[in-house]
Amino acid sequence: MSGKPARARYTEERGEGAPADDRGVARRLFAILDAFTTPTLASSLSLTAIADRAGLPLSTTHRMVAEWVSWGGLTRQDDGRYSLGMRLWEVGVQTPTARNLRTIALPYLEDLYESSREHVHLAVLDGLDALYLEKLSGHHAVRVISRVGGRLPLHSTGVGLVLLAYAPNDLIDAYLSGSLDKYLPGTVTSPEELRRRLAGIRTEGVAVMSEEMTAGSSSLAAPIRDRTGRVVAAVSIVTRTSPFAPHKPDPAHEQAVRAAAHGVSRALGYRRSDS
Amino acid sequence: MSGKPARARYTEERGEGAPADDRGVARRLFAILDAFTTPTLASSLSLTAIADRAGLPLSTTHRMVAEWVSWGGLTRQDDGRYSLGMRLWEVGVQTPTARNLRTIALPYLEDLYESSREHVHLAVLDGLDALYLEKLSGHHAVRVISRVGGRLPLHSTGVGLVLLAYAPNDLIDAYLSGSLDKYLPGTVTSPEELRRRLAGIRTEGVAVMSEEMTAGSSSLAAPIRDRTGRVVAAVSIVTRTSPFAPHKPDPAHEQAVRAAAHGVSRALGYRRSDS
DNA sequence: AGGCAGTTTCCACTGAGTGGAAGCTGCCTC
DNA sequence: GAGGCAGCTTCCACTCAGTGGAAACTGCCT
Repeated sequence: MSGKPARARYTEERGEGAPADDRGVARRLFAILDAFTTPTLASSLSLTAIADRAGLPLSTTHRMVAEWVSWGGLTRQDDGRYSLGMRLWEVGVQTPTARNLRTIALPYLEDLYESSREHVHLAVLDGLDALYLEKLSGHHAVRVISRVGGRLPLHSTGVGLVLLAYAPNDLIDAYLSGSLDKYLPGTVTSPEELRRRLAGIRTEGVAVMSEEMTAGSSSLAAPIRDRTGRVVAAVSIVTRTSPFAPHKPDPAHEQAVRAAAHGVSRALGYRRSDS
Repeated sequence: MSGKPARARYTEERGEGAPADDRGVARRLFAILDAFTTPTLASSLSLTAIADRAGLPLSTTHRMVAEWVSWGGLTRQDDGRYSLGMRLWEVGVQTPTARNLRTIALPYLEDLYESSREHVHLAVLDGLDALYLEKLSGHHAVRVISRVGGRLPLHSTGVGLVLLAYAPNDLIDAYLSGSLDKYLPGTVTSPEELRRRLAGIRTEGVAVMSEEMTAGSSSLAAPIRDRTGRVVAAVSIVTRTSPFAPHKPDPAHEQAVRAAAHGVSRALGYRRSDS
């Protein structure tokens, strides 16, 4: 469904462009897992395909895949192909950031969904991407490319722009100095204009996007803060729009998104200083 | 929050009670992950604690934890302790069974939540436990011990009993011949009575539980079938009850749970043969 | 200033992990 | 139904990656 993962890491500064060392059993085991998510998300792979993607010899792959299977991190399907296993899911969902945020935010996201009947997103900043933690959508919602566990760029999504707006300055600089893809004619890719937008978001407390990532959809996003006041996540709703009548932020929707963001922030222990 | 994970595996029949081999780098890496979920779920652990729980020498643990951290499977917090990392979450949520079922079922679960305002659960059978894939709850719902990614016994939960009712016979036999914990006075632990109950569930198509796992709560559960007609999951709602007036399955609730289960089944491609 | 618990680094030894090659299996083609 | 082929599994001698005891380091509490 989604495109390239834009796996640019902000933290991991590798020395001199070293070619991703595959030494060490651990690295190889991880390379095997990564084979399922990079370059494109694959729900099942044959042994050879895994070896290929991971860049490992077949017999080595065979042995290591067996290790994963015996733990439950991979599962062998009836047709002989492999897929990610339940054990991995089970452990993965215990990750504190995701788990805590989700648990606390979900009731508010549900309220937001009920009142708007539109896609509701919850995302955090990870590296230089927006990482989608949660997504609620009804039966009839617009097709969008976001997906739980997926990544989308910061400059072309509502949640992304909010997260970027409140990110540390060096991250903003790093992001804006990188290449900014233009997905649709409406996508803003000029660093200067983006900086102006970020400033606007900081004063307004909401981001309004229209026709910048997916044709026919717009989004409204707001920041979520924790006890310390730091922005830790963003909520948004994505609505269907006509490409002809741009810029029409429904005030009721905007109110609802703000309310949801405030609700979650309050539940996280944030006490707003203003107002 | 939750108790013992009852990590009884149905599939993995170890030879002669061999004492869980820790040989091999892979096994040790997994043991480190397991340290965070067994024996009790820990959201963060010190290096020594990990070494302890995993039963590994400190220096080995140190080295291996570093590997996890460099991949993103573990994260080092500011206080020096370690917790499960975002990468693990990111990969884990891609697990096909969880991902597909969740994506398809979520809209129906939302409907069910909206119409009932009670806890909504989605669970699958894994090994000899009910594994909770999803849980929706409002701001004011009853406290329950279920948790996304958590496991609960089959004989004392609504979803569990449904999953058991439609499980292969040898699994039913295996489960009923094991030890069945009595959590509350109302918990049914007699194999004969449970078998009668399972038969009832198969004819009725719903399970009704009351005061068998958590005091003050009851549940109503129904089976979800896939294209082939096999029961692959169960939905339930958990409602607050008084311990004094037992057995009062709200017909509206029952109808809603059935409808949700049918909706998901239909979305999975199931075409009911009867009615 | 001394003690202590937890963490990090070091390094010589060695058996666990490696991967090329040979052997299987099941499927498609002529 | 013989032959070929792609993908998977098993084997095994070599060797270097991984090991873990011990020593050094850190910061905290007497």
